[in-house]
Amino acid sequence: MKHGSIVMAYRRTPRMQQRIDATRAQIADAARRLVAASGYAGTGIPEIARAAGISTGSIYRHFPSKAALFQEVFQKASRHEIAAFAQAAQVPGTAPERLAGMVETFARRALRGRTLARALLVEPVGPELDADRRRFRAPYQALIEEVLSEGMAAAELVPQDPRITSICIVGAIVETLLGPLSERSGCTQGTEEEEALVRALVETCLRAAGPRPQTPPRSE
Amino acid sequence: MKHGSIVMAYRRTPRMQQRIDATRAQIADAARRLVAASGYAGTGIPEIARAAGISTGSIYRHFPSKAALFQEVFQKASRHEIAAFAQAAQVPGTAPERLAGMVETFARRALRGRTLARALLVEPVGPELDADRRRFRAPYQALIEEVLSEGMAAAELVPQDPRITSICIVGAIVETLLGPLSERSGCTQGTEEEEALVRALVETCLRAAGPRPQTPPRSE
DNA sequence: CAAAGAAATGAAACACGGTTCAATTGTTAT
DNA sequence: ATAACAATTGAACCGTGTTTCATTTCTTTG
Repeated sequence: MKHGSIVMAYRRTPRMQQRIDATRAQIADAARRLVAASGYAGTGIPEIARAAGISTGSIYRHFPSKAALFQEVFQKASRHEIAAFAQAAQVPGTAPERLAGMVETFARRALRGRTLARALLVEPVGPELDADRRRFRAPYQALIEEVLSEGMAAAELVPQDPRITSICIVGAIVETLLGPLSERSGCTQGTEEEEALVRALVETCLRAAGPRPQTPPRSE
Repeated sequence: MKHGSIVMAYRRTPRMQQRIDATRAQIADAARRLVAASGYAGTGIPEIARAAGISTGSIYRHFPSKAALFQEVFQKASRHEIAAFAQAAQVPGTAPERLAGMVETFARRALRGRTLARALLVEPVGPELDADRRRFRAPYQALIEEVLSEGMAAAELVPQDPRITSICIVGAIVETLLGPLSERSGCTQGTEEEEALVRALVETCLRAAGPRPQTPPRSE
C-alpha cells in the first residue's frame, strides 16, 4: 500500500445508472420483439443477447433468470393491453354498450398482434410463468366485473353474480380467439371471416351479461 | 446348419401378445397416475418406467415417443368424460333445459375428479400435445352446438351463430373451473361455495344461449 | 496517471430429459 | 437341448438451452 491513504474508487454514478437502465430496457425490448415473432419456447437467451447487442452473460447481470426476464416482458406487454381495455371501459354509455366495446377491443387487438397475444394467452410456458399469466387475466376480469356491477345497479342488467359472469366472459373471449390465434398466421387474416367472428363473439357476451329487455319499468 | 432343415422358431403366440398388451396398459396407467399427480412436464420417462415396474428402454417398444404415450393417455381419459357429457345431452326436454344439464354435468365431474380434470384442461403441456388437447375439447363443443342448433330450429333460442356460442360456453366453463381446479385440493371442497359456483355458471351459460323469453307466439 | 473495482464478455460447463443400443434374458419350435 | 430370434434392460448418448466464471474492458476517484 502507498502510505495508508485509502483510495475510494468507483461509486455508481447517475450517469452509469442511466446506462444500466437503458441496457435493461434494451434487453426487455429485444425479448418482447423476439417473443412476438417466435413465441416463448422459440426464444433463447443467446438470441436475445444478440438482438440486444450485448453478450449472453450480461443478461444475467440484469435478470436472475430467463423466467424472471419474461415475467417482466409479459407484465409490461399486458400492462399496455390492459390500458387499452380500461380505456374502452371508460367510454360513456349503458353497461351493454360499454361491454360490447370492451370485448371488441380485446378481440381486435389480439387478432392484430397474433403472436404476442398467443404468447400472452395460450402458448404453453413453464409453471412459474403460467401462474403469472393467470394473474394477468385478472385485470380484464375485474374491469368487466365493474361494468357488470354498475349495469346491475342501474337496472340495465338482470340480477346475477357479476364475478362469475365476468370470468365466463373472459373465458368465452379467450376460447373463441384460441382457434384463430393458433393457426399459422396469414390464414384467417381475411377481414371477412374475422368480422363475423368478432360480431358473433360480442353478441354472445352481451347475452351472457343479461341485458334487461325493455327500458326501465314504464315509470314515466 | 443341422442338415438343411429350416428351424422356424418363435412366432408371437397369443399368450405373449396378451403379456405385451398388459405391459402396454400398465405403462399407460402409470403415466396417467403420475400426470394426475405432477403434471405432464413433471413426469419423466424414467419415472413412468419405475412406476410401471419396467425399464426406461422398454417404454419405447410400446410407444414411439413420450408425446405419443401421453396422446393415448389423454385420449383414453377424456373418452370417458365425453361419454358422460353426451349422455347428459340426450335427456329429453327443451334446449335450455338440456344445456343446463350438460353444463352442470361437466362442472360437477370436473370438480370431483380434480387432478385428472386439471391435467386434461389446465396443466401446461408441450406444443404437440397442446394441439391434441384442443381436439379433445371439440367433442364437447360439438355436442353443445348441436343442442343449440336444435333449440334454434325449435324457436326456443334466439337466432345466433351456434358454433361461436358453443365455443364461448366451453370457454366459460373452463375459465370458471380454472380457479378452483388450480387450488391445492381441499380448499374449495366445501359444497357450500361450489354449489353457488355451479349455479351461477349454469345461469350465465343459459343466458349466453339466448332463450326466447315467452312460450311460442300466443298461437292458441 | 494509477489504483480500485464494477460491468461486460463469451466460451465453456452444466443440467435436464428424451432416446438409443449393445448386451442380456426370455420364449418358441424342432 | 438348442437354434433362432424377440423382448428387456439400463447405462450411455445427445441435443438443447440455461447458467457460470476467469478474463478483459471500462469508469470513477485520489
